[in-house]
Amino acid sequence: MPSASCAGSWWAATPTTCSPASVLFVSATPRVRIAPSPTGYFHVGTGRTALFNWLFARQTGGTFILRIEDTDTARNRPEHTEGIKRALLWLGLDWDEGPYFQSERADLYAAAIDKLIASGAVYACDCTAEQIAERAKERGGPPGYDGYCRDRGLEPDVGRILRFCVPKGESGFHDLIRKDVSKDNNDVEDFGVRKSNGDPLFILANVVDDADMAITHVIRGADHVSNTHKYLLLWRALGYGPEPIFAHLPLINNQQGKKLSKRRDKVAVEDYRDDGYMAEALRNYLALLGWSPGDDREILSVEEMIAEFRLENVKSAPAKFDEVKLTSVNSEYLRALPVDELVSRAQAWQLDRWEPIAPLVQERARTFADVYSLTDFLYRTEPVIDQAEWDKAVRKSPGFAGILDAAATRYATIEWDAASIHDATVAAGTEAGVGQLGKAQAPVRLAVTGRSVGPPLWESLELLGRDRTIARIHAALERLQAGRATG
RNA sequence: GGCCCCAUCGUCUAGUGGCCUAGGACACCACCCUCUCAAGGUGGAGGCACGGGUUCGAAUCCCGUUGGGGCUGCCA
Repeated sequence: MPSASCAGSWWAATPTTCSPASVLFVSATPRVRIAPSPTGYFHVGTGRTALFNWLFARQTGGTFILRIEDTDTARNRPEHTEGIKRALLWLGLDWDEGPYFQSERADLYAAAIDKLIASGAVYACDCTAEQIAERAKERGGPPGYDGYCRDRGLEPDVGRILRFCVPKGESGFHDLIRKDVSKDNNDVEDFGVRKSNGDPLFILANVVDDADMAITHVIRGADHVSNTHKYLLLWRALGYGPEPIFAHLPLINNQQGKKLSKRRDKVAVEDYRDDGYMAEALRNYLALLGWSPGDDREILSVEEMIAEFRLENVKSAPAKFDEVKLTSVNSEYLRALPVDELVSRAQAWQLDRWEPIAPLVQERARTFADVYSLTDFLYRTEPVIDQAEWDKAVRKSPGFAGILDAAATRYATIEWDAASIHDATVAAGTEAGVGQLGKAQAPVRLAVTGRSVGPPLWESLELLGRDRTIARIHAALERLQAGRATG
């Protein structure tokens, strides 16, 4: 690890451990921020971090700031910012300031870097990644930068990365959630603050912005805890006053306990939206990942969350994202919707003519996508019949053909309403020697809707219409004939 | 490998030394209700990772072990 000294000695008069006084510093009006980078999708973990920041701001009368961390010009895509805003708004999280763009604040970072250069807190380095790795290999130690250029006195020109000269000491800090996090500076390598192309690196821009925006509470994912040591080192070197209070949220993992990754997991907020989940439900589910109101409530209104949320009550252990549980929360929200609102909100799933049975569907759907699959028999010209399901039903129902035949005949002459359809089906079952209504309706349901489960049949058939119902029964009868002929 | 962190049913969690023979929710199983499926109701199975301490008393405090995760980029 670095043992040489740097040119400057900025840290000599600077406390190198987190003083208790700074922890006690509390601004009258908290200022928090969500600082996503424009990656092209909005991670659910970022969504939860945004939610917790927002809850905290709304509860304390503080300010919630949106800042786009797009210092990596090579990857930055303006259109990605729109996705971030859309996802945030969809979740009901409105910001009070911003969006600010780091790409538009280059002067600020340049000034901070000049200050660091002047005080000797940083130095230029021209080592390549290969050289750094080679030296690490030679000395047999851990990978990472070794402070090789500390005393080479290289000019801080463009073309050379600028590294922070990490002083001796400790850079532990107090965290609202994780309590005391310790770290010896010997274990912090001389990290870069400015790329060789002149662009600031994330950690520099992050610190400068938090200071400039007077952020009082840094609430972010636990994957940033090790950045916090560097953050504090930079903060002090830059001479910024009272340090912000930190709260590192436990990570959200996948079912295997690994970090949620775009490659193998469903991580984008917009994916859940597109799959028919309600924003309120996802927000509620996310709120309960790592936090709990302290009692048995699982469904909380946003007002309750704002009133009762406490950073101090957030757990420090990571949680696994469970879509099954999310689905359950979603179904509760979906069922609680006024029917007309359900109808209008499910519209995006290309539903049509289903309003009359909406209340019956609502009780069975868990997502908007479910609403579609439960009513698709109405929109399709022919029901989609699963062959395996069909074979199984035919095998298990001896009176299959008889019931369909009798039902078609009776349906042709009755009044076309749910009650009459019920009576006719009972009669058809009796005629075919099947006394139980549950068994009698099964062949009809499969023939007409293509499924063995679904909303109540009588109302469904009434809505489908007499002609289409009978036509489908006839088609099923033919299918049965064909099956006998070949099978 | 190094550093940091974490650890209650399968999962999310309540629990902050006695109220715990550990509570709730999801999922699962059984039964009831019932035109299928849901919804609802009733019941069931299922957990304090392990080992040492401290204490009259430990899921709760301490240490170790094991397991898991994060970081270790001229990404953020």
